[in-house]
Amino acid sequence: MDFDKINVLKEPTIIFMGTPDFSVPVLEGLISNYKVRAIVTQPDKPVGRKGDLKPTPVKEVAMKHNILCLQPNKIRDALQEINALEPDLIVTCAYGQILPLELLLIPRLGCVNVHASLLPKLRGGAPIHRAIIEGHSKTGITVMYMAEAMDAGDIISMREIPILDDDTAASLHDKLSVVGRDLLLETLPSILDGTNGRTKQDESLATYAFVIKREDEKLDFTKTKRQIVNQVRGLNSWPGAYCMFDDKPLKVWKCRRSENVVEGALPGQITALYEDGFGVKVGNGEVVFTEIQLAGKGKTKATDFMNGHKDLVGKILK
RNA sequence: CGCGGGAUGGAGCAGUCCGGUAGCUCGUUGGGCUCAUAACCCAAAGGUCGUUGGUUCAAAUCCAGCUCCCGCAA
Repeated sequence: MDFDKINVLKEPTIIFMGTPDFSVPVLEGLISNYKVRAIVTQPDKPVGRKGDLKPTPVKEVAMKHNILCLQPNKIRDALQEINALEPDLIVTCAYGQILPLELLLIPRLGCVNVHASLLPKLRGGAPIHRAIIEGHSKTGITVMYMAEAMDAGDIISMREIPILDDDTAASLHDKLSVVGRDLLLETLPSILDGTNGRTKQDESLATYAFVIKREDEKLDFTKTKRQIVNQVRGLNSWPGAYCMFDDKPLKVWKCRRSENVVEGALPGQITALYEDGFGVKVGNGEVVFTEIQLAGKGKTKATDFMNGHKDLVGKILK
């Protein structure tokens, strides 16, 4: 009874740290249930060809709710300010910088992170993309305490969701950010009253999901049908898998596996035209590109592309 | 002023270098063929060639400015 009283009288001081769209549902869930004292996000960065400064999605939420918003270039620059706010708890979700130990030690109840994988699998910055690219059949959300090493802290709670055949990085992203919100809100009461569980990660099972680099986006047509399809959907809708068509980058937004047996074609060679797109020879057969984008142009259905480009069959994509 | 591509009937493209009133594949509409068809045949509709100005007898095409879209890079 006494504890209930204390909880009512003393609202916890919570600071949220996050940056991209993925963090937004988590943050909004937090705001609608707790008082968020301050938000920390990455500085506004030049976006697009014009280099306009654009606030991060998390900052836009902060402004909408009139919540104090800090944007240090380096998180160490904000340590004093954060310390002065005397937070009881820091919640992070895709903030984008490694938090130093000095920061982790500030809040009384510690720092908890919402991470989009089933830890210790897929630690790092691109767990959603990598889960699909690597062909996993399930993934999920882990709420955990933060440690100095990346995504290596003790696990508080975890929720699993299946990866469906038609999931893309975008669809999985949207699902997981909602799961992240829900799991955080369900877990938070126990964290605040100290009754939560706490399980160490098994380091021997750890894998890493490093941030996507340009080379990860390039299609290698010697790979298998399944690998190609997973790479394409794992990079949709950002940043997209690509190959070269007449020395121009050609992004592949959607493709499917084909059951056709292709004899004699080179990897990357366009094999045939179909109702929904064109076939491309890959390591163990053929995939059909159904939605593509040529550099300088917009996304188009492969069938439209076929209407405007003659003599596709026999061309080689690299 | 980071580099580059693009804007042509509803869609995707050609034509632009070498100015002379617009073409291809598809879609749409009507008709035909067929047991039948998203297949085939015939026909039709539909475009101020992004915008403004300039050069010219004549501009989609040459020149200058502007708007919008996109690929890289950050």
